[in-house]
This record gives sequence, structure tokens and C-alpha cells, in this order.
Amino acid sequence: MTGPARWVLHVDLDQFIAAVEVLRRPELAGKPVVVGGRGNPTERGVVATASYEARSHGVGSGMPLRTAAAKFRKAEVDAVFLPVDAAAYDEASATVMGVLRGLEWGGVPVLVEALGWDEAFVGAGPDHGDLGDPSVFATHVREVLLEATQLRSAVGIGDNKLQAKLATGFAKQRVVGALAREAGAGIGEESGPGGQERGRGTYVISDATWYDEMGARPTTALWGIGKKTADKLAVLGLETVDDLARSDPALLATHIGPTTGPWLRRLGRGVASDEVDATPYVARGHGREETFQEDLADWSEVEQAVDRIARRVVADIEAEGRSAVRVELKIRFRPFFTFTRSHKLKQPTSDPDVLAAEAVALLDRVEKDRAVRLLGVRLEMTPPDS
DNA sequence: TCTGGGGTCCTAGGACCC
DNA sequence: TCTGGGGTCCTAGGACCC
Repeated sequence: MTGPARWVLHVDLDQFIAAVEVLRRPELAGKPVVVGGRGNPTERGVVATASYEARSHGVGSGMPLRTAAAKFRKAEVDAVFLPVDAAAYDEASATVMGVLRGLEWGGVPVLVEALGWDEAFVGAGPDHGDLGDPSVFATHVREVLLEATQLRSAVGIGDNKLQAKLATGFAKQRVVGALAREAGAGIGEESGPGGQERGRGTYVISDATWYDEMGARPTTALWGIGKKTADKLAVLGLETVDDLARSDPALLATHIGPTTGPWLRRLGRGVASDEVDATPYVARGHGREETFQEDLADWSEVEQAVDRIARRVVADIEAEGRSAVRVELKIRFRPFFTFTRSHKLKQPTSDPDVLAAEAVALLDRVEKDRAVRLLGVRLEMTPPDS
């Protein structure tokens, strides 16, 4: 199911969650829309997605809903808060991935590797002949997606998955920049063929342009390097992608680790896999967690909650016909101390009573001296057909 | 204005066996 | 009597991503 590709495309749906909500409620178009938690801005919860209009007021994902509400209040703006509706996004995502899998490139079906709800790598397989100009194909992909789903997208093109993924970020910046300029000039909705101008929304990063595009950027610009790793690299004097690319492999291996060190250096040099893996995704585990609106101080309530959450996760894995081999409990105490406890089972089971009891029993392995802010249960599953 | 929820992968230490 | 290492499993936590 995998194969070498001379080009890899990364397709990323534009404002996916907000766009899905607007599609089923067209009256929301053009309004500041925030999706997060239960859709109640007075509750605990954070922003999952903010529409461009909401972002223009400084609201972004990860922000507490209460903070977002305060910003709109201050700006005297009426915003729409919606609950996260995972089932709706699952369905829209399945449609999108189905459209992508139906595409042909050079007359041969493409390989599609989904990455969450709204992203996918698209590549050519070993049987592909002449692929032509990848930018032309990218535009085709965006047009077909828009036609079939009414969803806009950006496409990054690269010699490998890392380059393609990063290129999509640049493509999106160009779209957002253009929309902002149009809004400033009083120009309305995008018009033209398919509502998406050719070229805009596509970007290419290749081996040939890697250092021009990425060299001067901070290491956090790389996919896989967050703040913590960037701080570690900075201690070694490595601030930019160029620095990382030119770093001493032995230094990285010593200070970062024998596996992670060399991997980071490859990231800096723009080296990554170009294999698009079209194997259907099989989850390794499922979990559910819940932040309580009021911290739980009564331990019998804590036990009840763990039992309830565990049974929900069991229902999730049973829906896939899977059994569990490991039970993990996550507990976050006031104000924000998080612990995990886990237990490998003697034998796999999908019995709700057994698994709920295992989860509750893990509570005995934490101190019960503080109020509980969050509880979570995660089940690691037996691989299917094994 | 306190800091979501769903995932994956890696690391490191201790237990245990040879 | 004292003390090796290698290998693997289990557990807890960290980091990152969407």
C-alpha cells in the first residue's frame, strides 16, 4: 500500500470545523464563530476553532472560552459559540477523504494518508507514469474538493512529507493575507473559477528551495519541534533551521538522545519520508477525559465518575469490536497537578464491569488529599487480527 | 480569564531473568 | 563472596500534534 512518490502533496482543509458548522447553518457566514467545549462561554473549556472573523479579535485555538467571551464583550462584538460536534466532523472528514481517494494522478489512483480530520498526504504510487506539473494537480485537487464538499483547502507540495506539510502552512498564509487585503479594499467573497484563484492556496517547498524557505526560520517552524525541544537546542546554540542542519551529530546524540538527536538534525536538513502510507488507520487506544465544572472534593463522586467514564470508553472500543490490554487512569488535582496510573491486564477483555473496576482500582494508587479537576480513562487495545 | 480533549511516540528507571 | 552486563517488560511522564 505504500510507494515512492516523486512529489508528495499535503492537503489541509481551510477552517475545517468552522466551515462544517457554517455549511449546516449558512446564516453564520461572515460572523465571528467559536467552536469549543459545550458551546457555553461561561463554562470551563477552550476554543477548538475560531473563524477568521473571530481571530481578528485576537481569539484563537487553545484559549479559554471565558477569555474569548471577555474579548468579544470588550470589543462589543456579538460572537456565536458552538459546542464541539465530533460526529459531524467525523462524517464530513470521511466524505473529504473519500473524494481524495477517488482522485487519479497521471491516470492512476492516488495514495491517501489521512492525518486527523482535515489533513491528508496525497502521493503517487509505484505504478504512476508521468505526473506532470504537481501545481496543476494541486489546483485540480482543490477544485474537486470544493465542488464535491463546498470546502476550501490549501495544498503544499514537496519532495517529502515534511516539506509538503510545511508548504501548506505557507499556502494558507497567502490565502489569509489575500482575504485580509480584499476585506480591507472592500472586496467581497472570492470569485472566479471554482471560487479559488489558480495558484493561490498552493505552495511548493523542494530539496532545491529548502534552505531558502526554511534556513533562517526558528527551529520551532519545523513539524515536530515545539517550545521545549527548541529551548534544549537553544542551549546548544542552535536557534535556526540552518543552525540545526549544520550541527554536530555527536553533540545532538549526546545532549538530545541517540534516536531523537539524529532525527532532529534530519528535520533541519529537510530530510524525511516520501512514502504515503494508504493503510487504513487503526487506533492503538481510545480514551475519554472530563474536566469538571466544579472540582470534585467528595471521593465517592470521584469513583462514580471514573466508573462512568470507563464504561463510555468500553462502549467506544466495543463499537470497533476491540478488546483492551491496558487500562490507564488520568487524574488532575486542583490547581493543575496531573498524574497517570496504568495497569496491564493479565488477559485482554472488553467486559465493562471488569474494565470499570480496573479503572476505579487505579484510584488507590494516588493520594486522595486534594479536589479533583479532571478524570480520564484510556484503554490500550489489542491489535486487530492478532 | 486559569490552563480541553483525542491521539501518538519516545525516554528512562526499576524489576526480573539469564 | 562479590559483582558483571544484556535483554525485555512494565510503568510514569514528557513532548508534540490536530
